[in-house]
Amino acid sequence: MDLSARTAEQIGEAIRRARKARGWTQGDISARTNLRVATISSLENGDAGTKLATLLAVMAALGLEFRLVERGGSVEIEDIF
Amino acid sequence: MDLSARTAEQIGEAIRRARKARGWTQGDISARTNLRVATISSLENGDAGTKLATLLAVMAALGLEFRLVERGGSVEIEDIF
DNA sequence: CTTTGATTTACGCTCCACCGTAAAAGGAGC
DNA sequence: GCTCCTTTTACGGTGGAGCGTAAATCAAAG
Repeated sequence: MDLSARTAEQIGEAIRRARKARGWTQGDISARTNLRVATISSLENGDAGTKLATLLAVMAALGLEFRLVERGGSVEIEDIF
Repeated sequence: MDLSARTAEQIGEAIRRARKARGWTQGDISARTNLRVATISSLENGDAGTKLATLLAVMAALGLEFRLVERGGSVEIEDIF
């Protein structure tokens, strides 16, 4: 499961995968974040106008966090130790 | 340089570090993204209302991309190969 | 085909990001 | 102190996110 992303579409897809991997519906995320199901839908479908607060709330509900890495860079040995 | 982030403040700080690591000013980012310097400032200062499009544009200018990882998870061996 | 749950889309509303522009505050060096 | 560059803040304006609510579309199961 590759979770790298540099576009809103890729972020949305990663969110959707993580959600389904937990067996959750958009309604489950909605209940945990107080965001509307329609907002979750919009985010998962790659709306770049989504606010950072919205994305962060959904990620928190999913137990995810960001890692900002150099483009195209694979995992560096320095990142491990 | 730790670039993990789960809050808007941490993302802003990571952006600022990446920018300074390249010896760039907010004006340089502004010129590369057509975003106002004030918008870059707001992002770096952790405004969670920032749009995803704005963050993605700045990250693209800096040659950065996201990696969505499990919270608190260190780099897994599966992520390398 | 029909039902049931999930996702998407729509309408009116409020709020605020981002805009252009500009001024004010910081910071480093002389 | 002063200058120069960078960053932050301010003001009026526009576009659109997210809200409540609701309906429409999809999808899988019976």
